[in-house]
Amino acid sequence: MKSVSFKARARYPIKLLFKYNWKKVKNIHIKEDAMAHRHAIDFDKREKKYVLAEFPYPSGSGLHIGHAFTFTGADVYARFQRMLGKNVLFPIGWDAFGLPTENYAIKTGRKPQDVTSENTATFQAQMERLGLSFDYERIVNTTDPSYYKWTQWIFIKLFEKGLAYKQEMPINWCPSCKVGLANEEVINGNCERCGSPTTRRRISQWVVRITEYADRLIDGLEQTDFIEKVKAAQINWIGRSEGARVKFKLVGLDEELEIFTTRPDTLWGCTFMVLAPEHHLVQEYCLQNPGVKEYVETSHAKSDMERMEVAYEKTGVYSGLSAINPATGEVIPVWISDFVLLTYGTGAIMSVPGHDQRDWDFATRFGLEIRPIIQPFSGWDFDKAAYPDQEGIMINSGPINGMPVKEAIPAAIAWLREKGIGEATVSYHLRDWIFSRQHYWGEPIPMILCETCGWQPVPEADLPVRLPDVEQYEPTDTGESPLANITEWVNTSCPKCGGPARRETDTMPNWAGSDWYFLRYTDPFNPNALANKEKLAYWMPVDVYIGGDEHNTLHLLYSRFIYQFLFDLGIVPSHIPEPYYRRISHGVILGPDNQRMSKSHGNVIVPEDFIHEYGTDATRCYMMFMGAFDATMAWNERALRGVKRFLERFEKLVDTQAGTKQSTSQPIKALIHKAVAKVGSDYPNFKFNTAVAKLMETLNGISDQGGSVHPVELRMLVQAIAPLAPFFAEEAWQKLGGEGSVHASDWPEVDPHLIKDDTVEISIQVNGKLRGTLMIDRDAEQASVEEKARAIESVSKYLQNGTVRKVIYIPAKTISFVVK
RNA sequence: GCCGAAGUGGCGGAAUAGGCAGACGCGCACGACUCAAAAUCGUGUACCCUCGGGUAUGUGGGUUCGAUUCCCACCUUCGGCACCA
Repeated sequence: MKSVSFKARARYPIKLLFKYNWKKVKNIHIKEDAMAHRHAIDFDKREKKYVLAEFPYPSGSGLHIGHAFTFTGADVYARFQRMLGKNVLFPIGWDAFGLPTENYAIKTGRKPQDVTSENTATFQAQMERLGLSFDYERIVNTTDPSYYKWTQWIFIKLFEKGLAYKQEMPINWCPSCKVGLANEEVINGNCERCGSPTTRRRISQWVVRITEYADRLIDGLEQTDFIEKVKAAQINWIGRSEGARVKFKLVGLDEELEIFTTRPDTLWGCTFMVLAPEHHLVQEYCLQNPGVKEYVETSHAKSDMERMEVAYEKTGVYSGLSAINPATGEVIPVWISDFVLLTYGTGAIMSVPGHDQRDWDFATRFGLEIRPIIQPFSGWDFDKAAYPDQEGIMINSGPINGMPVKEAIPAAIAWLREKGIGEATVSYHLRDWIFSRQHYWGEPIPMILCETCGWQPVPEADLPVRLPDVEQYEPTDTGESPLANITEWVNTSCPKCGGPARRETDTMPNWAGSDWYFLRYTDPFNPNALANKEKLAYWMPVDVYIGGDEHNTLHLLYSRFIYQFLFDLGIVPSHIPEPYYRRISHGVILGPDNQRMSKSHGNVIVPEDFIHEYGTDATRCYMMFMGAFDATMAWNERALRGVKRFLERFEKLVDTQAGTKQSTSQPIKALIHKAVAKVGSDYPNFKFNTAVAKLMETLNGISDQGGSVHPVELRMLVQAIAPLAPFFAEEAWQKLGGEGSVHASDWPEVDPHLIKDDTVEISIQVNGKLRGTLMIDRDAEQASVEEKARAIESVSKYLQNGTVRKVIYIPAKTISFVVK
């Protein structure tokens, strides 16, 4: 029987029967898909592949389009890896502690636990409708006591190793959320959560000594395959800078003032010093001066935002103290200004206004001496600005006079060490990590304060310290967590002496639960350890970690730190120094108006709506087709319809060809093999948009070639699209007589002869301009190609304009004539 | 200011070990089917033009037979950091 092309058949009314019915597809095949090869198997002999997407915060509004996009990309990757025969761990869980749920509980009087379980159920149902092939049997939930037991356990280990300490320190305070914030949770002086301006407040806080690991966190990046911008962001955030500490004697006091500088070479140009208002010397010696007292009080009341607003308008006051410049022996004044930060270096600086713009601004404002000690190679007007560059020759600088700056820096350090007044040191922008939150909906910090024994960790046998039920979820005005009001929970006995003691009532920050969740996935129900070490050795490291750029500094740094800490404890395998091998950034989907989606813009796209209208497969394929996986893209429903049309044409082809006995023609075979090859190299590189395009192109090509394909070849194309369109592919696979589930099938093998064309079209250039094309044998010799090219009229007429000086032949690509 | 990424048709975007720019999709135009419309299918679609060509990948230079791709300078946009001594 003669095969009729589906292109021709499409003209008949019967086409309506082929209309792609995703609901039918879903109902029939969602179960098969769910069963197919999904579960990760511990210690399986196949090669393991750990594919991780950042777990979501299960909000009340359900899965948003960003989730759908990111998880779909991860899912395509994971499904493809399974078809390659890998043992894939593709887990999901819930990062469920956090303020939105607590705020909702406050507003509605409902228990956060109940709200969370409703939200996670919604999330999971939506994920299944999106065809996401997570291993739902390994779900972890940070609010589950059997999970946060280990979050607390990690904290106790930090305490035992001296990496967690309690300290009263000025912190960023959000008056609206009534919560202390880490530096990284303050965005341009505003609270990251609610956007209101923050102020500063002194509260006794648990602090984790992440700075101890600063160098490890930089060096460890070498063992990873993170994209460059992620590495750069982390290194930038840690902000390592090498310099020196120098001690200055204070006139008339038995005290020394220590400063940090990256430019010890400029010591001879230091004409004054500046202390942070919170510096201890200010507290001890300067407050009796009313002007100083007033300045310190006003700057202390300033929020970070206010301090930044006056960035170029420096303020300050003379402290009344004088110091001796150890290099020149001169007496120099000590000032106080809030442009000097207590939390960086030593909270005090030596000012070299000739060579530091901030010092220059300050000196100019208050009439202090500006003394150049570097001669720039070209002229410089020190009345206009400081000269901060490290190019020039030292002048007026005693022993290092005449040296180029680059040599003067180490020479100055050597001089300081010799004199016993300073030494080389390193400083970091990274601060220790404030770990206390005055909230209910977080992990209780498992510590007990005994009047006689001090802070004691809760014994491991008593973990987890469960969150008790409370009536009121509001934080207190004193800044304490609502837990402080539950006396029967707070009052306890000391684990060491048995005497009366009180529990810590603060809870942990959001990051605590997400620091180690990827370890728990390897062994989610282990009651005896955070995870079995052999299982960790089998599954770790995470091969690909897919997440948002907003987590490149904080989450990624915190979780790498915790992992390195666990590494030092021997909890994780000794041959795996870093938790994540590869880090991939996912893109952002903008609204149809090209603006960021937000309720106020009224441009929010809800994935469920599109799944209902166009189906899971079309929605998935469209999201992957929109653009590069890490790009910023605008939603366009019309384009989604175009993708749906493609799936409908694909189904039409499957239906017309399902019973075909006629073998596939060579050209169509070649098209299909080329498609499989292209798609198979795009998937592992997260180039899903070109994979979809190739599949579309292939379908168009088959149509142009008459549209007759034997199921053997058509099944290959169905396999190629299976990771993108799982439900559609499953049904098509059944129709075409495929065995089992398409998702459990092996990725099709490509015939290398079919993807390599024997004849190729090459371009002919004359003096760099395109003058024609030519079909040649792939392996043709230059001489024959040249001869054929010269015979073409549109080429030869340009060759006659002069003599051919040179002929360049790039095999199978181009032949280029140079005529003069 | 510093770090990072990116500038290509009306639109989303392809193509970089240098080799026919604009794959694929949207939109648009025309055609087929229809009483008509929708849907579907087909054809065309960077710009200019004297129909022989000419000009085009943010701008200006450079290297090369040949540059979206490499080098230099600059402009713009987006993301991150920012009084860090």
